[in-house]
Amino acid sequence: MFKQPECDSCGSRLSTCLMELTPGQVSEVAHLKHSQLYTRGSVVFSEGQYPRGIYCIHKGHVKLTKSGHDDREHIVSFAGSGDIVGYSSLLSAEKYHVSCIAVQDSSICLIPSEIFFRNIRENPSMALHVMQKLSSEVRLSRQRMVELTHKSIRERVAEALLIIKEAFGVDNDGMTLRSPLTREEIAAIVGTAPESVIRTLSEFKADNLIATNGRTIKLLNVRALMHVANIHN
Amino acid sequence: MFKQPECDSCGSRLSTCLMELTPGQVSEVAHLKHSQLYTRGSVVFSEGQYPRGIYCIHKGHVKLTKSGHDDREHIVSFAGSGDIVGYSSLLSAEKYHVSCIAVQDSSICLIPSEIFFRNIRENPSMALHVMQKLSSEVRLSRQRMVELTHKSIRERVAEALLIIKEAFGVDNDGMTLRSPLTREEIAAIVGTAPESVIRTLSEFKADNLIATNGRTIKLLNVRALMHVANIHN
DNA sequence: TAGTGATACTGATGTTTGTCATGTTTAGGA
DNA sequence: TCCTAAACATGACAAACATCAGTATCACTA
Repeated sequence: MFKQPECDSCGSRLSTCLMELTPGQVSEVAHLKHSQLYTRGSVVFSEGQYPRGIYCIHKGHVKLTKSGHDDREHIVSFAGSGDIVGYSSLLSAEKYHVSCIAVQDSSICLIPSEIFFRNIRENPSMALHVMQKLSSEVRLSRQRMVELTHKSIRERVAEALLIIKEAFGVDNDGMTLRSPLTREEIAAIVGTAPESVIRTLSEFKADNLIATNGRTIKLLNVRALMHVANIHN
Repeated sequence: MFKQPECDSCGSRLSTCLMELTPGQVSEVAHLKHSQLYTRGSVVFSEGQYPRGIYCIHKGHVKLTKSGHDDREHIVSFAGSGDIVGYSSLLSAEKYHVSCIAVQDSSICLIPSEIFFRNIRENPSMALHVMQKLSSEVRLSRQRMVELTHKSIRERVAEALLIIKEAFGVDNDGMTLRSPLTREEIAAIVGTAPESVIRTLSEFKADNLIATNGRTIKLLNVRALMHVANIHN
């Protein structure tokens, strides 16, 4: 049987806006939340549904996808332990404009709308925290928007690898991506056809930037990849 | 001499989060705000600067632009009377990630950070209003992100015309765009080269979707343009 | 109002990338 | 463990688009 995560001792909670809650508010959330296990591929919520709360990811990873006019999906972003998803649509009382799908087996808690709204109304620190998260969401999606429109496939594939590294992390060797993503999903990040991704990965392999073993990708030279991706920090 | 707009009788204020302010808070804003006239092309704030407040557009229109890695600019969105710009970077205490440039002669008021933060902290309704604005910003930019990556130039140019109509409105004939935008600026919306925009506009002309007269564009068949743009509401 | 620099427009051409076709490998369930 | 469907991989081709070059027209300012 699946054991519900405990909110008061939950490390994931502490990196979200829920860190601002008072102990009393935490135990209230703990009682009203609803936890569930999602296997890879299962849908947490989908585009067009009305929100019923916010989803706090306790363990695992999800992708947020949006379907283009042809029915190709585009991956808008990833979220993992310590992230909250689904709050922006809830706040503006609209249908979800993205779908949320587990890419790994994940344990995720649903916190009902009412308590979320009560908390942001009663707790200005939490409200501010939410605004900051939303702001960085805006910044990120605009950033991404410009990159997707102005960069070549090669640049974007390199960038996608770095995004995957950021989102999923690497094995102990510091190189092998801990990512369950298929080439098709990578294509959905990049906004292109799977064939183009594969072709580009082959180029990267030839240039010794990466090594692959089936679905697994190892980043051999992150610095060079950043250069290819035209990222300069 | 330029006359400062009065906040208490300002219609533009009433369509922003500042509508939630109490009369006392309004007069405080009125005293501390700083109004200024910007001519077409002048910079309200630019990418990389640190925010000093929020900008409430009293009259006129601005574009929010972001420079790609090559120094081509991309227009992220427009704002006009009754819009507030620059709050997302202020909230997350980061440098501006976009530039704001007047596309028409505009009168814009700067409301200092301190009073903005005080108001969202003391006024939960205003805080909620801000969150909702941010949420729809997120939705819009993700929408745009997917459209820009998956649609053809033709579709995107058609869509750009509809965006321009939405942002700037039309003359009394209901067709002629009230837009000062150059072909290059339209290209910066679409994310392409000016030549491609011009070519596409010529096609639209041939198809009797639009008529042009110099820089001026008249939308002859909005419904058909929506169809070309692959928009279905 | 005339002049000039910016903007609009068209054509030719090469590159990038999407698409289709086909074979190979992999992963996960019976 | 085997089997099969899915995922990976590569080649060939066509279409979309960027870029360069050159001309015409516009709009702003002196």
